[in-house]
Amino acid sequence: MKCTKTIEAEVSSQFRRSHHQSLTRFDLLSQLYRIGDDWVAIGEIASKLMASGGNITGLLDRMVADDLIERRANPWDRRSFQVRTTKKGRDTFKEMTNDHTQWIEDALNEFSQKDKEQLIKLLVRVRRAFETNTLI
Amino acid sequence: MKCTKTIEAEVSSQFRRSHHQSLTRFDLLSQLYRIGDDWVAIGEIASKLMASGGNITGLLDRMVADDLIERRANPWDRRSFQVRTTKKGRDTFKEMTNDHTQWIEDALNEFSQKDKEQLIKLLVRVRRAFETNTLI
DNA sequence: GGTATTTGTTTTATACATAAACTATTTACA
DNA sequence: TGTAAATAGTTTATGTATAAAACAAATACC
Repeated sequence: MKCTKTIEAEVSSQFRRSHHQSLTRFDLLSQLYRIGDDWVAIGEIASKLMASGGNITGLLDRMVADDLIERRANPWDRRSFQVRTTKKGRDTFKEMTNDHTQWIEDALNEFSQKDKEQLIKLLVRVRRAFETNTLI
Repeated sequence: MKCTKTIEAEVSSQFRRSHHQSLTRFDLLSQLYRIGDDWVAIGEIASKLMASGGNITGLLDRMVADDLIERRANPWDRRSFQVRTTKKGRDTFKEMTNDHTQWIEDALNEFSQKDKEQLIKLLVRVRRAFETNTLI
């Protein structure tokens, strides 16, 4: 927890200073970027972000206002809405990713490839342990 | 990040369900408990929690209202205030700790002692890497 | 074909996070 | 000693998180 808190504070304040964006927004842009040019349902985004529904509405509203994403009604289901990135959103995401990658590489440059792999392996196992634990 | 997010979601919802308390409150109670019966300055708490000042005021107010902590003016410095746990705060913390310890042990029971030590070692190194990185 | 349930999203109420501006003291020091 | 700087907390504005209730549209089912 302490470790993540430190990293998160650092990365998050870097994002705020350099791009006026939050970590959450970065995550969201990242999900949309991965998907490509298609429209994505809001519910799908919510579940991918592990975010509770109530949160998403406001987040998307603000990001639409900042012209990072666009939003439309789902043509086939009148309950549903969809979003996708705008050009500005994609550009912002690319810049953020470049910086982000660089920070992480710089911070972890003293770690050997073997250490990094070991760490990831352990963290994946920990995550699984807590995920399956939830299902009991 | 994914790993911590999963753990945090799990632990945090357990705390909410079982004790009507947040992770932040648990952290705060934990700091106060460690210190003992002494009054602690609010600024000291803030830095220990890695929380920004603006946040603390409200958090403490709510916890005072819930009778988990008490608050007084610092007798020697009229700018300053101090807090310490109430009996209810200490009891709540103890209950939370018992549950918490149990959850973590249950979740990690498949990890060998060696794995756990390895993981902690790596995480401490990662944290240091990001901490010193900040100072540059 | 009309009612009941489910689904997708928003609203509401509340908690927690940050940065920045502000107030009130204390301390440093010329 | 008087003024500037530093320190301790609070307030304000805004963003992000939750749970729970509300709502509309779609689907299931008799």
